[in-house]
Amino acid sequence: MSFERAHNATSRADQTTVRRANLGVVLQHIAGGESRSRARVAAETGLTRGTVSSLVGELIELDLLRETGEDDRSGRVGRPAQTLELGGRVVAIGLDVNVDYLAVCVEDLTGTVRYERRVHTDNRRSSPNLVLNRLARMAEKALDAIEAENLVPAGAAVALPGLVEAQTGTLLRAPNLGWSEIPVADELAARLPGLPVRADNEANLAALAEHWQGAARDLENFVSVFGEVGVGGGIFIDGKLFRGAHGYGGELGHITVDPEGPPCKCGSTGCLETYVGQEAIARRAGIAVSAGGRTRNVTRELVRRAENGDPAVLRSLAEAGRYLGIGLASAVNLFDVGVVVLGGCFGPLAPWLADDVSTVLGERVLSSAWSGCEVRASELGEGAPVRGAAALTLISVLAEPWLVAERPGVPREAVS
Amino acid sequence: MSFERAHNATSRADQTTVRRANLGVVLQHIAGGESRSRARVAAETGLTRGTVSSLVGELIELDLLRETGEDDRSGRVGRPAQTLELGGRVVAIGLDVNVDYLAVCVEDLTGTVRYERRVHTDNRRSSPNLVLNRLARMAEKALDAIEAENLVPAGAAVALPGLVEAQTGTLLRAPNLGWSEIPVADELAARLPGLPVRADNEANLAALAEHWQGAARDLENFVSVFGEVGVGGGIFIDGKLFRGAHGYGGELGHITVDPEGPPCKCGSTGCLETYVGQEAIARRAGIAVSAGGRTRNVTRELVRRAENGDPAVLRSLAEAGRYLGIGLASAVNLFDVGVVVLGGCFGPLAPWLADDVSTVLGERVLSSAWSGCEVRASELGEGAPVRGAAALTLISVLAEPWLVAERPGVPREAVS
DNA sequence: TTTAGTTTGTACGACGTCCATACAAAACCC
DNA sequence: GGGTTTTGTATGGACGTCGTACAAACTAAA
Repeated sequence: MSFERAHNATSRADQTTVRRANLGVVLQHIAGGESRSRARVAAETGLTRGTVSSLVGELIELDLLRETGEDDRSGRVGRPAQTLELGGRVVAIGLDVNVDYLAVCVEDLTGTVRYERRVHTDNRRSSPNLVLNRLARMAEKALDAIEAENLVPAGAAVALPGLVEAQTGTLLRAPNLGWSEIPVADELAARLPGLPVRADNEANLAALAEHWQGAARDLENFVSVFGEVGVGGGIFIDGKLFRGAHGYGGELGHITVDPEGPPCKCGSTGCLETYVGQEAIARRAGIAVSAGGRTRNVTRELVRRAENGDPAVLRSLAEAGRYLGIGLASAVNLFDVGVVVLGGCFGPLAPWLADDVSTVLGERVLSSAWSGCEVRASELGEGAPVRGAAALTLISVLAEPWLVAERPGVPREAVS
Repeated sequence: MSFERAHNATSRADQTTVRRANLGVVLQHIAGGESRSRARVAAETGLTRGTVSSLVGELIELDLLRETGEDDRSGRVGRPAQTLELGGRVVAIGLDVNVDYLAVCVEDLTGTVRYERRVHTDNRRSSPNLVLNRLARMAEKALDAIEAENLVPAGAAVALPGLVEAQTGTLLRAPNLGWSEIPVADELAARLPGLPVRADNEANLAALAEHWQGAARDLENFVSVFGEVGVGGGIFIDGKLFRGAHGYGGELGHITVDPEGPPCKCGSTGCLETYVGQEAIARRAGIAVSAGGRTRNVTRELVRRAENGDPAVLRSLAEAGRYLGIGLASAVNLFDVGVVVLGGCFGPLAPWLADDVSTVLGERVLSSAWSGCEVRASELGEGAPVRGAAALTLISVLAEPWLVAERPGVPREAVS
């Protein structure tokens, strides 16, 4: 007998493996709870107080933790603890290329936004090269701000509206942008020397953001649907983003909801996107989606009319809700999650969508008899992708703290 | 700021963690390739020859490896290697409860079947208790055979045609069997003292079997669809079975392929199962699905008529192929895999399904432009679930070899 | 004020595991 | 038979955690 491959290729372990794992465990325990002491961390992780001391010492040297000294105890007996908090110096840069804007933000380990800019431009009209130049200049300004505040950038990530091969950071295809086969991560890395740059799908990063600081903070498992011009999906399983085999999984927008339906840009027919995309909702409601050749962001208009009870808009939203429910039901059945988060333009529209979505899910989700399926509105809305892009780096710092040590803090000037 | 939960709860590492990980690495390296020597394993894993020697020694003591002494080298210079092979004594028991039969098999670490029985019974007519009693008796006979050959049972697993909560081994709902809320794993464990018993969905285990010894041996990522009375799905990502949040994910049978379609037993409408289930195909072809109140297994009949060119059957199969393609396309997009395996009754019917499935996938899969999407027929067919049930235990032994040490070899008589 | 009790953080030796090195064993080649 | 090559084992060192002991800092009670 012989197999072509090992069934579960794990790689060899070492004492350093142990150290690294435990650095992550300690850091995440402090990130996950309120500010804690070495002794509490030891008690909860099962490590010895001595070991935790040693690990915390290393994390403090890496600027990932700090000792505040403050002690907010009230009448507890015993020696007071040295309160530990996440270090505020290590930050990450989030970038976002959307159809009609560019965005950048800087966030620290605690999830606090330290810098934020958004520029409206029609990126369909510019070449990828020009757009990436502009985005790189925005990132450089963010880096200047970081430097001025004496912060340390751990990395950057960029959210893209299309299929992204996560391993290489290559944008394979972005129909709404008209781009294809652009190695965005590499291109940006070349423009931002010394800074590791990753790229991922905007819907994936939006889901990450909702888990990190948004509506899904308390969830280890959920599906998030992100509506803009297109419809994307982000899937969280066991506290991790599910990316599929090559890194472009979770494409909710192209689930078939009706095989006889209208053609979709992707080449197929009856895709979810053709029923519940921003433009589809607007068109059904009789709202023009473009003015003077430029596409408008119609969400605000839809919300306004829905609030005023415009019957055409309400009908269109109800229909969108039902189709969303049909598409999401398939995803919920396949991924076996209990919560759906409505993000992007579906966030503000959630008051008119959630009930219909919920009803359809109740009918079509297999496990709904046991657990039901909750529908939530996004908390971060349009801003989710940039925030998620920053979070991508921050989360990997929390999980693999030693990486910040291996990347020696290269001063930007020394490189460029 | 504060999070409700850690973002990635990993647990503390230890020297024993290292040892355990490396035991697994060495064992899987030997399982994954042709028979190897300590030196080769060392060179490939990066461990030292000394360390590998120590690990191999421990694995030999656990009966997981053995030194054959035979040396099939041909004219290579240097001291000949001591050839290592997987130990043949450790075996696992696979069980299968289907609608119309019970099955048991015994398999060793090399994937060789050492014992196999199948009994045809209509399990819809018996109470769960009776069926489990019968199955337990079959398992006991298998254990007798194991004992007679001086083998060591590492555990058992049972394949079930319904929603199974994998963690607890509880069958939540099996519409085609008429069972619900049966703690099958616990029930069987009570009847088979001293033997750890797990339970899982038959389609999941079929996928596992195809990866372990079947059509997907060379794949780390694929979707497998398993057709019987119902239609189930098994999803493999990164060399592991994907079970979803609670353990009952991957339910391909209840993807919506047409929201206006016929009602399904699950309470929804237009589910894939209602179009491509064995009975649906037969009914469309004008073949009676039940005779004298008993359901027939109509696959053989379908194959026979298809081979003879029966136009009604061919039409029905073509339609099934198209619907299968529609449902699978959604799964392939969501999970981002490149291969689909047709299992269960779809295996023998594959010659008349594969082309249609393939065509529809080409139209509807987003990434098909880059990578295409391959369609394969199952190699194990109906026998896949039992084989997968055995493989479930065997694979966990390969991944976590130390577990066999912690379960002291309790002689069955001493317990019962 | 003193004393006991409690909790925190550090120090030190023991243990387990891997690595580097050296060495013996068993083949081939000349 | 001697040199070369490869395999497997033995030994000391490095690293990281654990267990224990101990000092520090605080509360509670005498």
